[in-house]
Amino acid sequence: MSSDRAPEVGPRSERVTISDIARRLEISKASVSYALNGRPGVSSQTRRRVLDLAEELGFQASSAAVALSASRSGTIGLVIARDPTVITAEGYYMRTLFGVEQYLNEADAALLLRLTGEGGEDLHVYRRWARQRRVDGFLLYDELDDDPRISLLGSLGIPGVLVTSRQHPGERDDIARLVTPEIETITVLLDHLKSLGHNRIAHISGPMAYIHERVRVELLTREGQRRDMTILHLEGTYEYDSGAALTREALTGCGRHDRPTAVIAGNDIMATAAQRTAGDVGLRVPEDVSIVAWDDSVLCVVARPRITAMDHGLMEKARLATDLLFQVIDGSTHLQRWSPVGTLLVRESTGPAPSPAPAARQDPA
Amino acid sequence: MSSDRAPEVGPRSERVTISDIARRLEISKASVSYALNGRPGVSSQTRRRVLDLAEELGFQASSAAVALSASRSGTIGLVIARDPTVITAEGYYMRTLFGVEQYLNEADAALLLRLTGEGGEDLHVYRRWARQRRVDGFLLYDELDDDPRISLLGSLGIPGVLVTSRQHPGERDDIARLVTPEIETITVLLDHLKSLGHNRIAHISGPMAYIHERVRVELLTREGQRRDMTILHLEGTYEYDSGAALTREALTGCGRHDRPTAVIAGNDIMATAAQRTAGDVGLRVPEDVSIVAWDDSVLCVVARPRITAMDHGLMEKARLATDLLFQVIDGSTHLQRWSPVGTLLVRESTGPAPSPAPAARQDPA
DNA sequence: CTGAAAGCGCTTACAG
DNA sequence: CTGAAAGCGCTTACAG
Repeated sequence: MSSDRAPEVGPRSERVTISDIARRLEISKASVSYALNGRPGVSSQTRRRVLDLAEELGFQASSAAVALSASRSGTIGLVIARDPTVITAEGYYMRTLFGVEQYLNEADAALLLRLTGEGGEDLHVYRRWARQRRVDGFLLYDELDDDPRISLLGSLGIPGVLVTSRQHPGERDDIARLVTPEIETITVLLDHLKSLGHNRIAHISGPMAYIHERVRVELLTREGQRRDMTILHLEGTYEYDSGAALTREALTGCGRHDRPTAVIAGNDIMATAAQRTAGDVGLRVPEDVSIVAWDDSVLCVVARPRITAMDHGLMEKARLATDLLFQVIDGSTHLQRWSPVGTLLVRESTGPAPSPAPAARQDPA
Repeated sequence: MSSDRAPEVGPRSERVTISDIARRLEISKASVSYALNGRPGVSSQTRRRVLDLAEELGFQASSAAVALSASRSGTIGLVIARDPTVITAEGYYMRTLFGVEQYLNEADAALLLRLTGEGGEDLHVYRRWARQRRVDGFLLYDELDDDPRISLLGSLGIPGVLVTSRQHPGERDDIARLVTPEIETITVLLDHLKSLGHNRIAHISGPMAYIHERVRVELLTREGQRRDMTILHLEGTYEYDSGAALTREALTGCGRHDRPTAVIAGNDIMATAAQRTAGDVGLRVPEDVSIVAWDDSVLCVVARPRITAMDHGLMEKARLATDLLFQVIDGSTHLQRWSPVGTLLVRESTGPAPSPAPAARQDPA
């Protein structure tokens, strides 16, 4: 696959069309089209000659002509409506982009990307691109509570895949879904902390406008109770300052014996903030308080101590979402798949819970 | 600009074309086209009626039809050929993407993005997209030594803008250029370090395959000499481990009095590695050694001490590059612009150089 | 298996 | 100022 092997054409090569190929081979444009697209209707000999000449001339079909006549653009859309400062820091989306791209690289399809603010401008982009037929479908990340995009895509008549944490579709939802198994993550997290003796956990999350945060809070509450753990939830913004403020509140707001012994942070940035803040209020990590990040990133790796975090296989997840979208574009309906289960990367920021009041029982050594 | 203001159409709206508008207004398609595109050839009355009806129907021209007949796609291409692990960690490209997008949002244009590996697969993408007429032009980042993309775009006959650190175009280069004023950065960096008394500097860079790294080494050498500073250059890969290894080499490889008193790191990740490694070899930052990062990012902000870094205005730079590209697409030729000058964000990782050997002269206090 | 023809939805000279 | 017509480069029934 060395690039040198690709046939070079002379300087300022003129555009090659199927008419050129048809003319040189003295066959019809239709035959060329059939041959090129692997359709029946041409002898294998003709097909061979067409393909060879196309290769030789470096022919590539005009994407506009294909899009216009076949009404498919070979392009999918991704609109990210998030604050630049968070998005550029997180690395979450960059890994998602790589996953999408891995798939597209193979399919000779392309990604139309738009980064917008959080004020709802994104809806205009969905509308415009759909009406312009610029994309064949959309990937929908960051589902919101009562997300307007789902019905919008429906009314625009364009396919989509919703990456969601809701296990069950809404009543009127008519969209393919890739479901994140949050319960698996929560099970792993809580079991890990429980096994270390933690029973009071602070959960500093992102905005509850996001469905995934709601699901997490709900499941953490339920699973915490089941394990006799108390979960203190504090809502934040994914930003460093927010993580710092909430951590301070969690670690200093209660009496000493009520203090959480572990903090689960909604993303890598808040986890970093939590760890720093713990130090700032005079607590050692992990001796006095353990820290876990919901999403792994380089931030967790360069921190000292390194921060225990979940690896959610974001690239694989994005590949799956893209694959699903192309299936929907090709006519499949009512698809629902599960994202891969994440892996907990245990690092130094989590350790045994500090000994409680003197009277507490302890396992031997 | 609330999204609610946008005209809603019924469920499963059918596609609206200029033929529909022409029919309902009992005029020709040509008139509709002229009116829509702000071209002369229609009375202002007719124009008004067309625009109103288009608005009412939520008309958006088919991008494929426009692309096919006007031979412009309204899309620009960006192909990033970098290792995923570096790219997802850096945040450099995410900010660049935001800058590009800010411009595109206004121009109703779009970005076709492709992330590929570093093995030269990217050249196939340029070729394919150009021949498919999928994009109107390319943004070329990360110029390589003897970069094959420049002549490739030339032979494909498609516009491009080269974001480069070379002040002067190559002899045969025929491409618009956005030039990064590396000399300004180097002046600011060296002046800052010199004023703190640093005279021996280690420069741990990214791969010399990149033009910008070559230019930096060259200018650092020249400007260092001019200031009586010794610059020790070590070539790395932008990765954490590389930064750590080089820093160790720089700080422990020489005798104690020859040791560099400051490290300039080629990116935020290597800077973080440098800071950690300094600690690992028993040196304090900034008391024993100062650290500077070539690119700012959240990593520099969350580090302790916070890392002094350059803010290069990446978003503004990307906006400029995109603007330039559209000028070239519109016919301008031989354009060359300068990127904005960066700002040094002085934080805690840089401080006065440690006192040299006892006999050394010192300024009073 | 192969070809002639219509059509996708626009833009753009070219006549009136 | 306005309309009829050709053309962009494909795909896709529809006849042979």
